[in-house]
Amino acid sequence: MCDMDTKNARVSGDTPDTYDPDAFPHPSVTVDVVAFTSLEDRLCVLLVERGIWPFEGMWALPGGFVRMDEELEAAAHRELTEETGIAEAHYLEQLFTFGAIGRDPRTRVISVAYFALMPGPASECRPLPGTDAVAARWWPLDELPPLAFDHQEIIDTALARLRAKLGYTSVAYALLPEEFTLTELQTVYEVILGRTLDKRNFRKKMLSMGILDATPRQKRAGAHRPAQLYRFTRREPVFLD
Amino acid sequence: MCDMDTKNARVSGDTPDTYDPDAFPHPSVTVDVVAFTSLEDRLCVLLVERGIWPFEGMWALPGGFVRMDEELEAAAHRELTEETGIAEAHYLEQLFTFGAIGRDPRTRVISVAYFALMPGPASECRPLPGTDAVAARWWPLDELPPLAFDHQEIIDTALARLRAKLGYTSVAYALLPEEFTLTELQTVYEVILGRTLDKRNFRKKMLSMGILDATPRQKRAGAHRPAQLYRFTRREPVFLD
DNA sequence: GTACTATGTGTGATATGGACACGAAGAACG
DNA sequence: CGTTCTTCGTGTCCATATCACACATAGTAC
Repeated sequence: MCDMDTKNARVSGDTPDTYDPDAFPHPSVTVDVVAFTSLEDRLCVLLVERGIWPFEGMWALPGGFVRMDEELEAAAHRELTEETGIAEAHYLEQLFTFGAIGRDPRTRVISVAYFALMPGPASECRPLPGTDAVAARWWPLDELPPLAFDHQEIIDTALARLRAKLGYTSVAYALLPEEFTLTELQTVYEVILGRTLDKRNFRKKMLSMGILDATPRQKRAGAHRPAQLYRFTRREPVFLD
Repeated sequence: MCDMDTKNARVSGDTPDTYDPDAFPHPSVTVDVVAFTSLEDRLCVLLVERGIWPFEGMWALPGGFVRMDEELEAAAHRELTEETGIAEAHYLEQLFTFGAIGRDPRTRVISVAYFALMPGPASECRPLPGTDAVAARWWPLDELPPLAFDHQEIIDTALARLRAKLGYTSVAYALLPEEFTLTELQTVYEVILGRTLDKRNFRKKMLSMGILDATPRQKRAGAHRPAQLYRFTRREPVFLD
């Protein structure tokens, strides 16, 4: 069976015989968004400071209620925009659903977590505090403040997923501006994986995958030898190999 | 912020200023379970036949309401047992959350899908119809009936995940009895991947991973040359490489 | 023109993955 | 007891991918 009971409840115990969405208590559904970007060669997460109970004064992921008439992904986009003023998430993917019983002190809340990626310099730390968020900013991943709810666990899960996807997809495009140098691309990989990579091997591998196009121009200034600019052939995730 | 609004709703529009879980309509939350097993060298899914509207008479995944005081995973286990009489899911993992607006004709339903694995011969097709399911049985994956709701999509997603995980984890243990031959193990892989594998390469690779232990005994009867029995060193998923 | 710094390039050693064929062990049968 | 049948169990070679590793080049700054 599925989804909901109607005439005959087969879910034992506390469910009714007739379907009536308000006849018994429901868990509530929210979305939370883990937005990553790379700023100054550090992987950063977007957090908002809570202005209200519970966890008032603590930092948390942007997120909130899913409306009755709204797709999950649309809710994630909306909360991101409303709470942080950030419009363009270049990549958004469902991460995991967190529903542990005690995770919210108010009531049973089941949260569908998403993770988002955006280009570093482009999506500068320019948060617009929302109605119940007193602040919003990007935090380097290695110096996060204590977080509300189970949001540290959600971020850990998101980071693991990002690291994994970096290996078998081209999601890195979403963390870079349209044109970039191979060194910049490599830095994104190093920042996310947390280790250095060999330049020659990295370039060889990237170029052999055939997902990058060289642009005619060269890199602007730099005070040193100019670098070739590249762009991703497709600005959407591609599975590699 | 996160999860729910309290004093000051920052979710615009249709949400209230004060937190009251029943003051406005909620999406409902269910779990659906995609249970796989291997029967007679075919990959099978456990389905139940619906006895009630909507989709009366159609087959669907086992599933139902998440209770207020119940963990998501517990709900998945419970629905599986209640609707199909199957007690032992050797492996259960969250798959994805399906929440498209029109997926359930009754109301907005957000379903957290799980996928489960169990050993073939052990978990024989022995369903116990539940209260609103008129039947339950294992269906070979390549001859599924038309399915209720978006359950075909859920099964497709589950199959993709299973195929992927077979490649980088040891989940196959959950589809086999405690002791098995390498040929049986290979057959599980072939059935799931939908293609044949080379015997020598398969054995070489499996044995080199160090996750299998040979048992002292040999295979029972068989009317041919007896095969060595193996067991997984750990009956839990292990990441390979 | 000299110093500085980031760019850009190739080879060899090693590990991995895939193709491929045949002798051995036991049961069934005459 | 020997012949037949069927499944078990094994090793080599080749192609490809991975990793470690060093130096000349093109600009800017002074």
